[in-house]
Amino acid sequence: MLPNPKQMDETLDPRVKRTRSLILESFGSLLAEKNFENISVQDVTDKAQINRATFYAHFQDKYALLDYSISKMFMQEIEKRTLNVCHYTPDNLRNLILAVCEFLSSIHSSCAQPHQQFESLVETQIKKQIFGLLTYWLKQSKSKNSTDIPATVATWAIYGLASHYSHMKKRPALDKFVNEAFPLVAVNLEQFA
Amino acid sequence: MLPNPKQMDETLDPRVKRTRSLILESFGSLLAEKNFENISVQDVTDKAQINRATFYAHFQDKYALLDYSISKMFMQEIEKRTLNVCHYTPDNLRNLILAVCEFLSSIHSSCAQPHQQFESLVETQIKKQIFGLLTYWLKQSKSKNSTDIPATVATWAIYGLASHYSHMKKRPALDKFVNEAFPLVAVNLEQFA
DNA sequence: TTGAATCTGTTGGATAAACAACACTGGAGC
DNA sequence: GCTCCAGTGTTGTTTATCCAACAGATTCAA
Repeated sequence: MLPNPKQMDETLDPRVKRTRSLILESFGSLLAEKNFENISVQDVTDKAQINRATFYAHFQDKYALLDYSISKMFMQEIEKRTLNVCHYTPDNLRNLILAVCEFLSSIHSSCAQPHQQFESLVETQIKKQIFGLLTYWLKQSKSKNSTDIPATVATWAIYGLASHYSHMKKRPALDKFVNEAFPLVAVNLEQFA
Repeated sequence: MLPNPKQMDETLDPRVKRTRSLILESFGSLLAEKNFENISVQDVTDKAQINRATFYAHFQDKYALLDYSISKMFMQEIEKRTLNVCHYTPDNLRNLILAVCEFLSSIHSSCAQPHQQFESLVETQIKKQIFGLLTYWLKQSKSKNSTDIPATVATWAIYGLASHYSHMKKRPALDKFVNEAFPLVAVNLEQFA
């Protein structure tokens, strides 16, 4: 199983689910309006119509909220493609690269002028997720080799590709882009899978 | 001031507002699917994602919910036309008749095969609202006459017209319909206003 | 008739959220 | 320097919601 932010949804008190989703919705719509740096905890709780103290019962601060929000959205993207319940195959890797590219692109289109701090926080979270996923894939192979090195290399490569893609002024067709990039990443993983 | 269901929105605990609106939303969308009689309290709380016991902290049973829901929707319709902060004029009366016609029509279009019990509960609630409104209007005139009789006559007439209109197979233009009906109602009220 | 199933309305105790307060920080303007 | 202001993060208490359990009602089928 992949690491899951906080807890399984199933066992959670309905009040907790409700509060968290109110916070996430509010945060998401604020990100569409303003810079992350210009969003205060007050803004979030006002729009979510919850008490400010309640926010702090769930998140340490707005940075923790960003981490959680990014992780959760990304994980949903991964789960939608069932990449969280599989192992390494070239096709799955290809889909993972596609997913990261699309995810970063969608962030850039739905967030107001992403600033540097914001981007770096996103990067940290997403790379953590990718690394976890790749490690999970590689651990399923028979080989006893350490998975850290290849997973690290691939993680950085994938994120770099997606970041590059999402920042291009004139983006080429995603399929074409991934077709070109894919073999370079695959070659690093195949011997371990 | 008109009678207000339960309480002013302003002073209410945010949790109460949230719970009530979850219940109302859930109920509304269930009414679009099924008969009122086939909707259980469980259905409502399941869809609203609240605990069943919480429902009973707000409403005595599903009939109370229907009453509240109908009253609230109707009052919003009235407030939108600012008919709750005015007095008797021919124009206001005309708008009231229009409002009731539209309200009943919209109920019939957004609810699955309204059954007899449902209709009679709606009728009771709406008439109560109309009567309260007309009484409020008439009370503002100088005349010391009792307002009960004219308000009752007009209430039943207005509801009857709207019910008739909303059940017609081929509805005429609402304006035309109201133009014809309006003088008959007005004549009963004008001497008291 | 019996029993299984489903819904009702209610209860007591556990827990999350609301609220009002507090001390603290970091500007902005004077 | 100073004050004012807006935001932060925390606390103790109150209140709303959750939850599991209960007895009773109704329906349906064996």
